[in-house]
Amino acid sequence: MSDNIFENVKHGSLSTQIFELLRDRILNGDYEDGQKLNELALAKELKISRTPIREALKQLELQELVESIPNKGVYVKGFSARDIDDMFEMRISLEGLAIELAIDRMDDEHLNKIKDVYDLMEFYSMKLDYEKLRELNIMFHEVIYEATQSPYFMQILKDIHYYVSMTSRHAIRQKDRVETSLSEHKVILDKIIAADKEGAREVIESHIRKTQQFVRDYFLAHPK
Amino acid sequence: MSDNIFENVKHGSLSTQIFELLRDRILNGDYEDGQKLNELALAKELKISRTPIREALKQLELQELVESIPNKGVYVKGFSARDIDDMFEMRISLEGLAIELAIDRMDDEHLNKIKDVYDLMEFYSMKLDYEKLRELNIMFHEVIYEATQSPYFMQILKDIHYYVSMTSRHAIRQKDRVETSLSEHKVILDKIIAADKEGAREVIESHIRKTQQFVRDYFLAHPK
DNA sequence: AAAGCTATAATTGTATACAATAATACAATG
DNA sequence: CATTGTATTATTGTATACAATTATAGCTTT
Repeated sequence: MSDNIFENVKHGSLSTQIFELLRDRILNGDYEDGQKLNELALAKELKISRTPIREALKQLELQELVESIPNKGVYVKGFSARDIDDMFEMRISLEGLAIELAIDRMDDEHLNKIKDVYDLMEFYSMKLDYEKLRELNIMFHEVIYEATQSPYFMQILKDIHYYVSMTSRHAIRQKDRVETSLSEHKVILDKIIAADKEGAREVIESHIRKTQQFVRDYFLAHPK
Repeated sequence: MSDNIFENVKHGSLSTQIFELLRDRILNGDYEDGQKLNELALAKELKISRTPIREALKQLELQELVESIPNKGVYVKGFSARDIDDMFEMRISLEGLAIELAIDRMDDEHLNKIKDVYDLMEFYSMKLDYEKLRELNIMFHEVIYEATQSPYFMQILKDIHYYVSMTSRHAIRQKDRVETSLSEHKVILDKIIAADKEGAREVIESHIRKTQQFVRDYFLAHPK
């Protein structure tokens, strides 16, 4: 079976791969806040030329992950706990809207996909496989984004969700959160299946708020 | 006086200029939907090399303005009226949140800036200078975005606002809309000055909804 | 004449070379 | 000793060269 749900490995061009690599490094906190990213050093480290590096850096700049000072260089922009909290607020606003649009516009393919993802969530929740669950959580919400069929909406929500997912990954690794999160996704799925827009908005907003609170508590207990 | 409010001409690197040029061309409808953007052709037209072109195209790809097919080329992605309408919905969701954050976090500099912008709006409304008003409208809302002091929030709202502003610019060019728009901005400004968060959210959402309706009507009357 | 193969051209992807700007080190001057 | 100016080096910005992939045209075959 080659169309495994996790098999998302179609590497694009080099610059795209580099973009994703550097993005994940930044979100992971591998670089210091304000650290300069030297093009030649990166090129040598990754054993490629500067061209794809530069293209990737240009993209990171647009995502606000680095700051570029002309003729000087690009510098990584760090995250504050408030930045992450703000992103949760954006998600609450946007996903409530997204799920209503999604219910209006989704087709059977989307519906089957989100059901499959949920089934896997049940499985990996039992196994407490946090990394798989993080990936599945991203997939679950991305199906909703894609069902809106609005390219900008999709892209923006994907980015925001990916950011918060990566930056708060350690906050979520608790058994009881896994269980409540699973049941929350079940409720969301049921509302989608019932095509209950108002209900879906309510439960997805509440779900994100709970996650937000969890992350808040974590950052309060683990100040940097 | 060199710090003119419109004097925003600090051209960045070539690739940044090219990015902005191509973005505006696409938003303006200068290219056909699906048209291929040939790197060499663009380089020759703009009398530069392919390198800055490619860097700009990579950025456009991230903004969903073009689609890149590996080893084949990049193709412009057109807009539908629904896409634009969806962007208005996103603005309504996000700006309501943004203005509340902005009121909490804004300083005197932001406040003075938005007052100055409003004063100019009054002036150019009398003169019915649509292009200046479009620029001032962008500035007015961008002050709010900047006052949130949340980098992602700022960037996302700037992009969305710029998109809708550019793609619906012809829909707004009517004398009575200029007058009502001005008074709506006055109300928003007053709520900001009064630090009335709930009130501000209400009036800014209503303001965007009115603009949205105006654009809807226009696209209904002028189907492509 | 239609379908398929092959050679050629065109285009994208990557690497390197050159140009312009900024950072550094060090000497000269007060 | 501090400061300023200058030469050198390092780094970014842009252009060009080369490699890999895709599109095109013409020929062959049936």
